[in-house]
Amino acid sequence: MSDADPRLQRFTDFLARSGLKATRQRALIVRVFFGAGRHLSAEELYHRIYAQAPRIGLVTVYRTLKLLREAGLATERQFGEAYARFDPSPADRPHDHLICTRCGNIQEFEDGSLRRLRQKVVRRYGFAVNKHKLELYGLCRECARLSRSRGRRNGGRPA
Amino acid sequence: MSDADPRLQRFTDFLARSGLKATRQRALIVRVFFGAGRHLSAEELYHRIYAQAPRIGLVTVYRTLKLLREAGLATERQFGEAYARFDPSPADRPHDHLICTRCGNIQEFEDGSLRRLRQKVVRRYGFAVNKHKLELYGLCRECARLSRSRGRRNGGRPA
DNA sequence: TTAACTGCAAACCCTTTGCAGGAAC
DNA sequence: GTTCCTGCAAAGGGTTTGCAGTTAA
Repeated sequence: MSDADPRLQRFTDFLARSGLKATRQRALIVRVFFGAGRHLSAEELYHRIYAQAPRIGLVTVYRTLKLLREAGLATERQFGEAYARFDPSPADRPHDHLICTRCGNIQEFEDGSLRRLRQKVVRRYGFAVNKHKLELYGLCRECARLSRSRGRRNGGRPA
Repeated sequence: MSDADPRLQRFTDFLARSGLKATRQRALIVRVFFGAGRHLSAEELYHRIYAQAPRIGLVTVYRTLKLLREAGLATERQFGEAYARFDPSPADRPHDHLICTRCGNIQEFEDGSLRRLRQKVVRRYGFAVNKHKLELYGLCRECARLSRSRGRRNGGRPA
C-alpha cells in the first residue's frame, strides 16, 4: 500500500472530526492494517506492529481497530475461529467470503443471486432482510489443485 | 416434545455405542434441549434445567452439549453474539437461518438457489465449496408488521 | 494547558479442565 | 468393583477496562 492510500486520510479526518488525536501509534497501526491486504486478527496485526515498534501494546491495537470500525473503515468478522478477524474493506461495500480451510486464505466475492435470494425470502417468509452474511468454506483454487495432484499419487489424502 | 422423540433414543444409542453412561443429568438436559424448539445458548438451557433440577451445573450442560455435537444431534452456531447457540437439527440436514434482530427469533430455511450459487463459485473462482453458512438478518414477519403499524403512527421508529 | 492517549495489569465473559466424591454399568 | 460422571473451583483464551504517566492539540 502506498502512503497515498485514501483510507489513511479518511481515518485522519475521522479522528479530527471526532475530537480525537492522531498519534504515532495509530498512524502505524492503520498503515500496517491497510497494507496487509488480508483479514488479520488483532494478534496477527499486533505481531506485525511489534516488528516495527515493539513498545506498542496489543491493547492499543484493539483500541485502534475499534476506531477503524467506528470510522466505517473496518468490519469485525468471525470465521469460526476462536478470535475475530478484521476486514479492511469499507463498510459501505458489502461482499461475501470464500474461506479456504486448508491455507486459511480469505477471498472476497460478490454475486447477484444473493440479491434475488433476499427478495425471495421477503416474499416467501415475510422476513424483511436488512443484511446477510454468507461464507463458503472449501479449498481455494491453488489448494484444490494441490489436493487433486496429491490425490493422483496417494489416494486423495491432503498434506 | 413427547418422550417418543427419536432423538432421545439416538442419543442413548450413541452413549451405549461409545461406552458412555446414561445418567439422569444427561437425560434431563437432552430432553429439555430438544423440547425447547429453539436455538438455545448454554446459559439459557442451563436456566431451564435449573428450574427442574437446580443441582445440575452449567458445566454438565456444556459437557452434554458437546456430546450432542459428537452424536450429530446438535450444531454449535455463532449469530454475532458473545456466546454460542446450539441448533437441535440433525447435522445431516443442512439449512440456513433468518435471524430477527428485534425479537431474537431464529427461523430455519432452505433455498435451492444456494446450490446453484455454490456451483457458480466453483466455476468462476475455481473454489471447491464444501459447506456454506448463510444468515439473513432483519425483521421476522411479526416484527415487520409491528414496525409498519408503528410507522404509520410515529414516523417509523420501532419500539 | 488540558483533554485525550498509551501501556501495564487486572478484570471480564464464555468455555474448558483438574480433581475428589458419587453414580452407572 | 471399575469406569465413567458430576459439581465445584480454578484455569484458559480473547477482549475490554482502570489507572497513572505521557503526548497531541
